[in-house]
Amino acid sequence: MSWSKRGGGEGEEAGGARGYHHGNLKEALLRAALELIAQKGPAGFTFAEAARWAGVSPAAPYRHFRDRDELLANVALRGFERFEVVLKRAWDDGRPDALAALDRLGKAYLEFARTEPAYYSAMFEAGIPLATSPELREAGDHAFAVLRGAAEKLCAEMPPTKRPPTLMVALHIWSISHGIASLFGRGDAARRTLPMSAEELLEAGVLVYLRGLGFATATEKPAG
Amino acid sequence: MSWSKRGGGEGEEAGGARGYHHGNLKEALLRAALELIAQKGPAGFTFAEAARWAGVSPAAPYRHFRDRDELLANVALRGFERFEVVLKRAWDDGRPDALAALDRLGKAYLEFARTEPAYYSAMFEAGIPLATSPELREAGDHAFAVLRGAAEKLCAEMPPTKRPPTLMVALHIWSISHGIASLFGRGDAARRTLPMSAEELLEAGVLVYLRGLGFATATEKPAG
DNA sequence: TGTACATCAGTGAACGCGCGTTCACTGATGTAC
DNA sequence: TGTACATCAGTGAACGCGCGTTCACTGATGTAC
Repeated sequence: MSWSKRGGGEGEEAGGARGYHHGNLKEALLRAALELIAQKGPAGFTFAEAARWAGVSPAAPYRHFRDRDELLANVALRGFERFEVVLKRAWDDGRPDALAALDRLGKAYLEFARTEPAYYSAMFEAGIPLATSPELREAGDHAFAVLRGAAEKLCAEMPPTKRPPTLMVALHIWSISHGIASLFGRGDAARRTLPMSAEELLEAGVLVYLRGLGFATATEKPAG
Repeated sequence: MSWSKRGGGEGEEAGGARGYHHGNLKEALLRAALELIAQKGPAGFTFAEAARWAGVSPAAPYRHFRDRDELLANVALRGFERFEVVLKRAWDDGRPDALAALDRLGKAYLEFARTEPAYYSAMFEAGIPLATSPELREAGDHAFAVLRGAAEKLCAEMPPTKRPPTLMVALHIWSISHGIASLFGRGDAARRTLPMSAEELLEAGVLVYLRGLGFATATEKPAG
């Protein structure tokens, strides 16, 4: 109907500038991969099917990715970037106070794992070595840096004499968040059930941990 | 050379009684699967290759497993059983005291994840729903029961008025152990590096956590 | 003790399928003059 | 403004491959009599 093929829109909500023939195939492939991973896990996703999903011949993806692994690594990379944004927004530089912000941070962590299981498994479970590319490692480091910043602010509020190592605190918080997310907080069938929400479990765990550090938390509030 | 094919031994260290033609093919397939998962992850393991690895025609496995998933679920099942044994042995009913035993328990957890990455990923990362079979769920529950027993003993040693919910404590310990194991404690290339050992990180985290619960731990000892 | 039969673990050939990958190509876009 | 050319994203046909699965079969083991 339209005279020009460049007539924008046409049902496709492109994530940026339109390209040549297809119009941003790279973007479309990344989204296809994400969709397929979400449906069948990182294992059940093939280069060919991503191409089909993007409405393109099976040879086309080779213009953009060397192979399946490179595509997967790109998904993970993008996942880390989004993860960082989400965590940063939740942490919000520790406003209004470190404790409240940390609570939001934990909730954001779990929410990301739940609402973006495809990203999450590409990032942490697909077995992609961080050493795959410098960008990937950097993106992972940047996401972790948010947790590290939070740990820093928490530690700074403690009396200097009993200040624990920042890095260790960050690693502990990361570990328990990741543990809860991957055991109980996923969207798929492999999720284990829980007598409470993953959020409550994480919040309680972090509060106990902080008290153990000597961090002056408010008096214990009843669960719920 | 040997007259009888039943002449035992012959290089194969069978895990039990010899069978008919092959001699315990089911066992051999499970071991083949384990080996293949260890080499290439749960994704890169095929029914056909397991058969080849066991030195048997590609149709033979169907006598023992309905399909690939059933074999994988059996690997996970066996993994949980071994995990339970390992954890139980480490916990040793909390001897000589709960704290020392808990420390051993954590180390055993990490050691299992590191030395048996194939089992560990079949159990936790292969996406096998626990609902796959009642046996699988039961085996998983039994392994968790060891952690739960440990939490119980810890809680019992605390003054009744400030005794935390046992289940919650067990879940926290499980979560941080699993988080550390899957982020830093695996044998494969996806492992993230750490400025300390995974064992030290876990031990420190659990100590802080217990102190936060009000558990009377010894005075803080310097790291290392 | 021996014979006939039942059982069933494993064979091997065969099949359709989808994947990864290659290749010469086409045709739309961008650019030099 | 227009023409000729370079670029390169995507085509579509083709390939070899290994997988999952089936099938009628074989042959060793176990058992009834």
